[in-house]
Amino acid sequence: MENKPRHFIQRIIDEDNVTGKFENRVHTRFPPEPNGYLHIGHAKAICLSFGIADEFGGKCNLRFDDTNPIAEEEEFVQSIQADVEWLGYAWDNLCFASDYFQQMHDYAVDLINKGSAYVCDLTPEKIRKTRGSLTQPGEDSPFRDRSVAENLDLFQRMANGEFEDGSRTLRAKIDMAHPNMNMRDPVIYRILKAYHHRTKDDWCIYPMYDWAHGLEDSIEGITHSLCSLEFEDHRPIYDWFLDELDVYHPQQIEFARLNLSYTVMSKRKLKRLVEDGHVSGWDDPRMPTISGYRRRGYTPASIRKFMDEIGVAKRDNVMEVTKLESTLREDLNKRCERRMAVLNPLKVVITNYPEDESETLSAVNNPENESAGRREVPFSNELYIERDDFMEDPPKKFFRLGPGREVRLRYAYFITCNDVIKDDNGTITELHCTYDPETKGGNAPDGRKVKATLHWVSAHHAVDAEVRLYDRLFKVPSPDGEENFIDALNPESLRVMNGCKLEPSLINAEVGVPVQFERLGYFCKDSDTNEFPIFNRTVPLRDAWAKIEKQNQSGQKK
RNA sequence: UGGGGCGUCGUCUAACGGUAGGACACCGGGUUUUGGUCCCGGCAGUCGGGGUUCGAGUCCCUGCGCCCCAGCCA
Repeated sequence: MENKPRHFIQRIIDEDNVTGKFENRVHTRFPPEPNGYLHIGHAKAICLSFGIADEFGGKCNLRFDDTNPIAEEEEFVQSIQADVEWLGYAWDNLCFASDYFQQMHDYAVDLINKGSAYVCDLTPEKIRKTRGSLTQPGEDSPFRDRSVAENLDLFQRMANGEFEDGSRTLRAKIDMAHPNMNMRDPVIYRILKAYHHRTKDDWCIYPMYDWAHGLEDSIEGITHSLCSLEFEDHRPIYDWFLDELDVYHPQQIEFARLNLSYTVMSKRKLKRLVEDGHVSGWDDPRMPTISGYRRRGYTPASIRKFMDEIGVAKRDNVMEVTKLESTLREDLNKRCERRMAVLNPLKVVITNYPEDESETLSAVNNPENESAGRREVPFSNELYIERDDFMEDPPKKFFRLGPGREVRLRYAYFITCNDVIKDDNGTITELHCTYDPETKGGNAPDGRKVKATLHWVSAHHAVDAEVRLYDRLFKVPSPDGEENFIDALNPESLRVMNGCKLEPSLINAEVGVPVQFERLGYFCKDSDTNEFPIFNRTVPLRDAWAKIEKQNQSGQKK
């Protein structure tokens, strides 16, 4: 077991533990705003902050950064907790920024008393205009030099609800010519006569992120405050407020967020997909949300493994979804029991098997795990096989069933195709085959070999089901780069298969627990129901034949 | 033409002045009662130019490229 190289954040903490910067404490936090569901990008942040705490024997808080009542809802508070727990993490303290509103208000009064904050009567438009530009300094607000007494009075009246939304703000007095735009007298309180999901109507002023976040970290005694790269520009103001107030001062550290190919990750865009009905909801199995992956059949372990393998650094990155899928398959292969299911059935009649008889055959549940045991699968004279497993005029590399060919039915018998039955349109309706009783279980006593093994289901015993096949939600690698990402939606991201035939043991499948349908992929029962059970395809198996077909097709085009 | 960050195989990520390594992807081959898994092999990279050094992805200079910032969002 070679030791994994330590990423830059681990090294910073190692160093802090040498110098005793935080008395060798490690206390992180995951601070989502409850304005949407968590996605796989959040999972990276969760795995990082909770993972660091675990590794260093420290703590990690789950803190709702609920400072903007207009965007936030209780539903999201609930879903976020469920998702963090599902990922396998237990927070040390469950916190809400709104619990600190009074304390933050009192700190703001301190700042005013120090002469470091003022009430500004400028309109939003006027503030924007006087902020300057990237290359031009801003201008001081005409209200910048109000007396402490006047500021105190005005701020109190803001809090009392005496002024209209947007009519005044409390601003930090820093430097309107600062090269960092965030330092040009940032707004720290705005008037919002809005109902808050936790503090109800207690407040009509709400703190801004830059003011609130560092205070939240400070109040909770956070040591290392991990956030994404876009907050790098905010670190000077994070530090400025804490220094100005002379309070406990955590260290903010920024890392590059996760991006995935063929995926959008912004909450705004995910919200749009939900609200405009492009998907069935936040937990649509095609969504990159934690709840979507959960419903799709992803395991928490595979997501955690993925996060562990992709690393933590500061450069912008786009992970290929194939890497996520690869990590998923690795986990599912070891974990999942095997079953047989036919998605696109073609009837096979075994002409030399007694019509009124059946038998059961013993099948292995998981070749990767002997302790998973075996099960019995019924066999009879009428079966279903996958339509794709038969070709009337097979090309060279196709070694499945064809006229006159012999193949193995998994765990059952060798069968040979004698007749192809078609309807008036020329569509194949069924195959007439004979079986070799000597090959029971799948081996020929005479040692003869077959080139293919097919999965199958007994027609008399099959369970009918609906199966939903998912493909990537977007048809281009970088939907974010499109003029309109909606246009990049993959019209074939969902394919519903009806009349699928399952082996009977699948009746007992548990919702959300993935199982391998042999030769097809990993599937799990959905919480949705109609008259038939519904299964989601989590991820297909690697498909060498599909690759050959693709190569043949592109070869023919040349 | 302000400020802050970042440039290593196609994609992620190692190297901490001393043989540029791993994973995914891709391409070959072997095993196989899943065209799965597993095993073996291959392909492929330090943004450019100078400098320091016995030795530079790493240090210095310089150029280039990419990302973020002008919400009373977070």
